Amino acid sequence: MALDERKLEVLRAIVEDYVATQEPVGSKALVERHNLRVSPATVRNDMAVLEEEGYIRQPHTSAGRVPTDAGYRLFVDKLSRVKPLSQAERRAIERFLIGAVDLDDVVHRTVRLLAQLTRQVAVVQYPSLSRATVRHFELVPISTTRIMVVMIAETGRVEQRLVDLPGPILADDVTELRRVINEKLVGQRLAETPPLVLALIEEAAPGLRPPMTALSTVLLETLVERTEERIALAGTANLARGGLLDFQGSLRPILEALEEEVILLKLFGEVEPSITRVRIGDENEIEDLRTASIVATGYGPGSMVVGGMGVLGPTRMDYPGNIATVRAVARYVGDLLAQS
Amino acid sequence: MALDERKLEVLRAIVEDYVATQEPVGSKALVERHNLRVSPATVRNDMAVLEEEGYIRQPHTSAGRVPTDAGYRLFVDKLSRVKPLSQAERRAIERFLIGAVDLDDVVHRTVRLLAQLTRQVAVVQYPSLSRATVRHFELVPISTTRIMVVMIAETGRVEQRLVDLPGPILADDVTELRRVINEKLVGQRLAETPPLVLALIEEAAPGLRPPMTALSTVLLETLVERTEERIALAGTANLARGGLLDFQGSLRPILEALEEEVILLKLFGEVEPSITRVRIGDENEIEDLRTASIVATGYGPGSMVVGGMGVLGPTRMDYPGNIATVRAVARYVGDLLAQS
DNA sequence: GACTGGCACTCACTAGTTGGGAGTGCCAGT
DNA sequence: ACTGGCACTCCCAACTAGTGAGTGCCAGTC
Repeated sequence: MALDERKLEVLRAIVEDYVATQEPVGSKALVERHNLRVSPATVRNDMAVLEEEGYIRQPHTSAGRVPTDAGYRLFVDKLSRVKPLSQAERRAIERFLIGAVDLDDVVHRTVRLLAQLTRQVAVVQYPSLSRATVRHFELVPISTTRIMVVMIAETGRVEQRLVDLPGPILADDVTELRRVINEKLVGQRLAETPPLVLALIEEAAPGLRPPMTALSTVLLETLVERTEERIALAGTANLARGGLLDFQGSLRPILEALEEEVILLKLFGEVEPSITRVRIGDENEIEDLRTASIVATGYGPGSMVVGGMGVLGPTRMDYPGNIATVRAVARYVGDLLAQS
Repeated sequence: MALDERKLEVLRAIVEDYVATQEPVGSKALVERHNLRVSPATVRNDMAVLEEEGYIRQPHTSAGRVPTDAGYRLFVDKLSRVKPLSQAERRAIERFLIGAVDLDDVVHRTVRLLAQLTRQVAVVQYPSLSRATVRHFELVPISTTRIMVVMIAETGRVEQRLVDLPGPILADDVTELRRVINEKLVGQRLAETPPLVLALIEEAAPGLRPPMTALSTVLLETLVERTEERIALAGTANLARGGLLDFQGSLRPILEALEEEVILLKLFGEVEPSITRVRIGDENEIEDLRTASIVATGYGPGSMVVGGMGVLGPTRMDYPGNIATVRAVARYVGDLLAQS
């Protein structure tokens, strides 16, 4: 059955009121607060239909209605317009991010900013290495048989690793190794380097094969294969706001899921830039997050995606507001990365 | 009034039972579970005294007794012996830490390990820069007017920063700057470097003064003055275990405090190695943590302290066990740092 | 046919009541 | 100094209305 204009309007009103008050909303209150030009009885008929279609439900026989996950979904897809941010909010974002001194600081500030603006739990993925390109490799001799390898990514991220060499090495040879490595790898996307790294061994002068082998082994292990990606989290205290009504009473599973970085990374597995993905309640693949909703998007310089960010909260959340905020923050951070 | 042997024994029994059951403990149950060789009536008399002295209290008139913060304090100081860890636990610690690839990984693993072993919230401070000594500085030319400064600390921690130079610079000059900086700063504790960094400018050849000035400004700002220190956190889900009885019902303030890194850093402000500090409930200076207890200690290679670690949980926690675990983990991590 | 007013009905929530029981404090006795 | 006994306190769980918000349905109106 197609839902006519007014029924949709009723659904929107229910979602908005329920999000605001956290209480089941009844027909009378609805008519009063939104100026629907019909009587409560009419609204009740509409509600009956909406319930039949699975968009709302009654917690118990004589209570008001509450949106279902499907109801929120319809609301997000069809009934809500993204709220443009206020001037004040835009300025707050700029001011908050402007002072960042390095990449870690950007991420750190971003996640706190998101948590503060949305009053939800915020999650930001550190710019991922595998999607980044290499700006420079530096080899720093620590002793005659030890070198520290430092990789600087285009995003500003720095990774370093100690390498034990099979035998002592001369300063000039280190210079040569540095030259070869940089020549072959700079400008490449990290995800595409493994064959190049292997080729490095062939590339090296015969006398340099042993140290180069040690080096490339470490490079492969730690810089390429290691998909380890970090996550920053903030605003977990916001979970405890909704008086335990949200998340059906127990924060435990949510907090547990948030500590599993693997789970969080999975959420960002398929993020795309300028597309904001919303996962509502049951739509989440992760069991423990079935009582929560997630608004996530990708970010990065220009149209590139180097990571994801988003917020997590009760299904009863301000979707239009949160979507707008996440989107805006992601764009600002993207611009920031593009500059550096 | 001095408390005789048996009264102390009663207090210990109350603490142990309450920690185990989370329920007020009565005289009868006490006599049954611990083989005190007296009648419940006698125990009641002892309890009355303990209550008068402020070590235990009654939630309401006809309920059992619960330890007060002072009671826990006495228990920790006088009545409990640190439980030695089991072989299995020791092995678990070793196995868990052995695979760490770098400093970040060590901290990360440590905090998860602590959370898992104690089933509390674990907090680990990243080895602090200001107490660390400098191993090496590396200057990496990014363009003719930009240099990346990389500092490697003795603990393995790496910090990097981009520096914009007032004008273009030659490769040889970079080499010279690198030489001077390393000559003056390597081996110094970071906290003691500010005067040395300033002296660097005098030290440089006249032609190199401008770039050296830019460099030393950045060095001062970011590596020395910046006391920013990072914190790793794990096991927040454990807060939600005690069925909301702990923390008088609201996790909110605790979660908020845990997100304030400043607060956590303060906890570690005065840590000492091989001294395990226990803060019980009201003893905490931070308002929001008055319903929690903290077991913390310093760690570092040998007798040096480079950071703190500890666990936080309800005042009703297993002090002997947690103290033992924190201590053991701190020692293992210290040894690990000493090796590298 | 769409909407409305009216009405009986449902059922969570609150407040008040009650009985049971765990635990205490006190006292007299050993 | 310790114990058994006993009266007392008071939380808690179970039960009982009473209340009211909200519903579903129906007959009537435009």
